[in-house]
Amino acid sequence: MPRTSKIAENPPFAVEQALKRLGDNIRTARLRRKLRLEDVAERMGISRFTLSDVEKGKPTTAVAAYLGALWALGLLDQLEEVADPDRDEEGKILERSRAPRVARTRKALDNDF
Amino acid sequence: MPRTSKIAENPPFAVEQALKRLGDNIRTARLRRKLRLEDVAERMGISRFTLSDVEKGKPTTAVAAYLGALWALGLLDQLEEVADPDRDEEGKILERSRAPRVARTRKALDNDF
DNA sequence: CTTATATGTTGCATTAAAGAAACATGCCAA
DNA sequence: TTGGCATGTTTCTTTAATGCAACATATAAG
Repeated sequence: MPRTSKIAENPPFAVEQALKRLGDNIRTARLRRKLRLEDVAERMGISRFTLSDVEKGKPTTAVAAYLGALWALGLLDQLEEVADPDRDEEGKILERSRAPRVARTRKALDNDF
Repeated sequence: MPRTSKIAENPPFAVEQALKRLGDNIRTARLRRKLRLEDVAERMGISRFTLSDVEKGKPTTAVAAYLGALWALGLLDQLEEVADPDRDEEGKILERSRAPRVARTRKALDNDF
């Protein structure tokens, strides 16, 4: 992503760590399955170089490459709970403490399909 | 990411859905906290436009923008378990079923620091 | 040792991601 | 209705992410 954003160029430690762990986990999962970079990359429709970037936790790589790797390894469902509103206790409390409504409500909160 | 990869241009259904849900969850968390796009974007060091892309689940946006949004909202720790090798039952089984080692083992599996 | 294979590295061309400014739209409240 | 504010949209410029080829390195096996 040209005009590299600050967060991608120099991410907070926590983000950098999370990315490295995620990439390393993806690598571990791939090796356990005895797959080459090229095997997984081909399934995803990307090059082995970009998949290697994913496994290194490169911050500027497209999010679809990361999720695609999880998908190709059968690990995508583990992402379902991340930022799940039902588990966002702090958010729920904040929402209740304010009176009725919050900010812009959007048409129907985009429940696509 | 120019030379747009297939997975970012036309992601598998599951990936597209996961991205939309993740973006929507981030949006919900932000609204619950009564924060504007600009507020969160400023904390992250990106523009409100890119954060808006995140909330839309844009596949080509840098992964750091997504994780940064989770970080800025205090939701990053929920990512720890994703692709955690300890929870990768299929991978563990595969690893045990093959005899000793798998593919290239890397110097020390990159346990940096 | 040698060979085979997987991955890392370098350099280049392509092209779209990110930022910004200006304007449009939509929502809420008084 | 009106005004104010958050967000969406358009257009443009900048510049780095992606893919690829060629070569280097590392690991495992014979």
